[in-house]
Amino acid sequence: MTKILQRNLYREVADRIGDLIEHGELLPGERISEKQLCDRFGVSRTPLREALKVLATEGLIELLPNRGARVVRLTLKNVKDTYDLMAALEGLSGELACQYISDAEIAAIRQLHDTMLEHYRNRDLMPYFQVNRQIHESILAASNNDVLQEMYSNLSQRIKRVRYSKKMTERYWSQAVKDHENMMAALEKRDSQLLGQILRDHLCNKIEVATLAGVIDTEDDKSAANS
Amino acid sequence: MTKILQRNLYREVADRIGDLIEHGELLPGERISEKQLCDRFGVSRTPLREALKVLATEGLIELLPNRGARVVRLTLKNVKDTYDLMAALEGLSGELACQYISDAEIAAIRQLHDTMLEHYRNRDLMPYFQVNRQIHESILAASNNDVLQEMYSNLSQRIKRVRYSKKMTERYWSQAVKDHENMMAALEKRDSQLLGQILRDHLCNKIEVATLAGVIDTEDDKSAANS
DNA sequence: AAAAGTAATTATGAATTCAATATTCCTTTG
DNA sequence: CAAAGGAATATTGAATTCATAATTACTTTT
Repeated sequence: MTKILQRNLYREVADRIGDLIEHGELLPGERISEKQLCDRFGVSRTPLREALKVLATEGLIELLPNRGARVVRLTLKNVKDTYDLMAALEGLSGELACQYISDAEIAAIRQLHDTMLEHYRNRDLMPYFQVNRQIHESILAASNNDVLQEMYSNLSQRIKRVRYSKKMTERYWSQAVKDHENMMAALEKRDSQLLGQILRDHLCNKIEVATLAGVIDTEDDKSAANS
Repeated sequence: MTKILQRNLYREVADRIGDLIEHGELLPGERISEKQLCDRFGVSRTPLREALKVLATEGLIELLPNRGARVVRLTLKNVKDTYDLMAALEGLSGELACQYISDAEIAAIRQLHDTMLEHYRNRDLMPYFQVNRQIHESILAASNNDVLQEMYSNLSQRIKRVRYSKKMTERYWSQAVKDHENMMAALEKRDSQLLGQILRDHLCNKIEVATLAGVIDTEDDKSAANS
């Protein structure tokens, strides 16, 4: 069943602006000029403004009445809140996955898991992260809960721009791998409660937040961000 | 019906359309006529179409390219998925609340709790539900996590139109009250793990889903819904 | 020179207009 | 009479235009 992907102009524009934010071409707190983006994308203001409203709903930008739009300025608390939420969603995905996942899907995740261990042994950080991500996505997909997946995806979008390849300390890395060993065991036993618990406690996200402390604003103030 | 002549027109219109959906004036699967709503609200198509796009992002309606918008048709699975998610979010709210809640806030919730028990003893269903809701909202507010609250609010919006005063069986009702006794105890001990667990397992939502089975479509098909 | 007030400019909010796609209704044909 | 085809109509998608609020630049005053 291939999903119908609707390609409206406004959705296209919204995605493009999302990319600009993710890649840092539009900076946090930066005022977004409608005219400038219209020229850049070659569209009129109508679909562009629709895109801005959608992006505001998705939490990537904020609209100030009569004063335009600006990229949301992520605070440390904001990112921490988001990660707490994502951890809870991952926990739920684990619980549900245990109920619905097929033997074949478990086998596929076991494959990924073993591959990840190989990358860990070789200390190949990037491939490790990539496979790690695939594992979590596979569990999420197996949860059989569309609403959950939609919400997780939205949260993921919001913080994409501050996710980066952090330098794992050996200690945290080995702990993360141990977590994954336990996850794999719980999944193969289909122990939903246990898998849920492990995923909620999985410290991967917590490390990221700690590392981010140096990267983004620590203040929570909403005061004007001048361009 | 008062016409709209206000600021943030698109947001106002979106809320009004949300109300129409909630109160059943716009039915699931029903085609939404732009012109009709424009006349009704006394606005042009521009803010109305912006509102439609926002509502689609919020999951209340769906847009079919070149074929207009329609109210999302909630399936039993869809509602169940949403409730599963909300239960997980409530669990997280409980965990976090234990960390951040003040003694005064706990006392206030204790007050609500006792009031609720009184309503239970008198079998006053409506007041019981109302106070029950306040308790859950208070815990959510105490979680100190804005992203969580925003997301919970969105999910709540989506299923508002199928929430109704269901007839509780005595058995389920007494169990729900017992759950609340345990919640209150866990909160007063600030036992975050326990409170989280109780809230996740709290069967209030599960009853609702069971009851809803007779009200909404059981089929999951996406086939055309004619007006 | 600094501050305040005001005109000029620019940007945003919303309505209207133009273009493309879908739907309806009527005619035609087997 | 049913089905197919096509013109007429209605609806949606997007650009443009008009109105209003905000910003800037400039003048005036102290």
